[in-house]
Order: sequence, then structure tokens, then C-alpha cells
Amino acid sequence: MANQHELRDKGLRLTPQRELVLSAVRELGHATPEEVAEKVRQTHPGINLSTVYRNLETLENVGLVQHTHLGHGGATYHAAEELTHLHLVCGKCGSVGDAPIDVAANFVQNLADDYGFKTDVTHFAVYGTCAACVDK
Amino acid sequence: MANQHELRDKGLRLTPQRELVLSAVRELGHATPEEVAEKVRQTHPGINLSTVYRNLETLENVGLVQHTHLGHGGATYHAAEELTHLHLVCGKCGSVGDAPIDVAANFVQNLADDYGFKTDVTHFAVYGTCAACVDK
DNA sequence: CCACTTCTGCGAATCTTTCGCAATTAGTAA
DNA sequence: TTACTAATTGCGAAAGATTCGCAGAAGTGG
Repeated sequence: MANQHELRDKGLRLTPQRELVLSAVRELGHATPEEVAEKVRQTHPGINLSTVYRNLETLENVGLVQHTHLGHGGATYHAAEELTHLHLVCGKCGSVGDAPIDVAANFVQNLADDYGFKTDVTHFAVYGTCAACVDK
Repeated sequence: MANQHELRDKGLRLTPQRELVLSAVRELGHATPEEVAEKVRQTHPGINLSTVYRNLETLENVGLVQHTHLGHGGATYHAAEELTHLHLVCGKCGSVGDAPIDVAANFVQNLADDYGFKTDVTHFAVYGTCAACVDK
């Protein structure tokens, strides 16, 4: 776990807070800034919410994490290496399911061919009604 | 223009504010609550922002308008009958393009077949990089 | 015209995210 | 190791967006 290197290699300083934020994102999978802060506080109680926000932004700039809009207000953060799926958000029950990005391959291709638009399917969730709620 | 009927038929009271909010949404195409309020104030200066929020919510409940997440923070509202396209949001320049929902037909079908998920492609924007920014 | 219920306006409260500033700390080179 | 510089943190305030409670105003049906 050469955490030190991956941060320094990106030109970032290696602070405890920064490392904690990054590992919290990795452990949590999906997480809002608030959730990341809570997680980090388990080992470093004094960390400030502003610091979490700033580090999430910094880590995103160097490509180690990314954020996705799952709806409502806040963004949720993921480790970049885990963003291999898209999110299916159910408007009825609020559940968030995953699907491999392959299911969108055709769609992405259409947009590229017809509009020259290069799509990032993971950035926004896919909204709809999940199988369980459709059955009701 | 039987505006009176379409609102009353939904079981809503017919107030000037309500009518103004609905027609503002229709005239504006895309609009944030703030923009709707501004538009409405051109003819009814005293309208309160809370009233706009409440009416947008009410109109959405009866299916006359819908909201879409285009990114950043706020939602944008559309008249329900105009939601015949999806939104292509460029992360570089911020432009919002349109595309017919047909381009997603295959994608929607995949999600229905594989996951039983009934997708509303218009609710979230499609994020990526527009043709103009890809060229740079 | 009356009574009843829904709406509106207003101000305050929440929530989320951003900022400014001073103090602290990591990285670097002597 | 020490000193120096720039990045980073903590903290409180600020800003923006949305929601809420309440009292008064207005529409609706009889």
C-alpha cells in the first residue's frame, strides 16, 4: 500500500487528513462529503468538514476520486478505480442499484456518432423505477 | 386555452400565482425555480419565492411539470408535454444540448430486459463532453 | 352570502458548500 | 538539523437553495 507515493506522485502533499479522506472514500464505496467526514472522525476526531470538502476536490482534480449525482442535493464520491458501473436510482423506493457500463455501450456510441458527444455514463445516475417497485 | 380546466380537473384551486407559474414554465422551456419566479414577477411583482417552490411541487405532483437534474445544485423544471428529449450537459463548457429520446431506446430496453428497471431518461442529464469541446 | 379549506406572503430555520484568515505543517535545500 | 516557502488546516462567517410555521387572504361549493 504505497499510499504515500500515489499522492506525492500527483504533486500533492502527504497530510494525515488527505490520506484519511482518500481511504475513507475507498472503504465506503459511495459516500457524501458528510459521510466521509464521519468516517474519518472515527480515527481523527478533529477533522474539519471544510477540509474534507477541499480534499475531495483536490483528489478529484488529480483523478483519484470522482463524484456522481445520485439525485436530491448532494454529490456522492467514489474512488476512481471503482467507477466501473453506473447507478440505477429508483424514484419510488430510493434504492441505488448498479449495472455494468457495458449496458450503455450502444447508447454511448449513438451519441458519439450522431452528436460527437463523448458521454461519461457514470457521472449522473440513471433514474427510473426498480424491478421491485414496478411489480407493485 | 382552457387553463382553468386543466388545473381544476386535477383538483387544484385556480389561483393567479399558480397559473402564472405554470405558464412561466411553459414559456421558458428549461427553468430553475429562481428563473420562474423572475419571469412571473414581470406581471405579478409581489409573488413570493416560497409560493413558486410550492407550486412547482404541486404541479409536479399532478403531472403538469417535471424537474430534471442538469448538474451543479439546482433542479430545472419543464412542462410535462415538452419532455420529449434528453439533455446533453458538457462538463467543459457547461452547454446543454438536446437529443431525441430515441437515441436511448436501446439502452432503456437493455435495462428493462436485464434488470427489470424502467428508465426515465429525461430525469437526469447525460453528462460528458460536447463536440465543440472534444475538438479542442 | 357563508363556511370551509386551500393558498399566499413573510420571516425564520435548515442544510450544504464555499471563503477568508491566521496558525500550522510538509517538503526542500543548505 | 535548521530555516524557509508554499501548501494545508481549523474555524467561523457567508452565501445559496429549499423548507417550514403561521396568520391572514382568497377560491370553492352550497
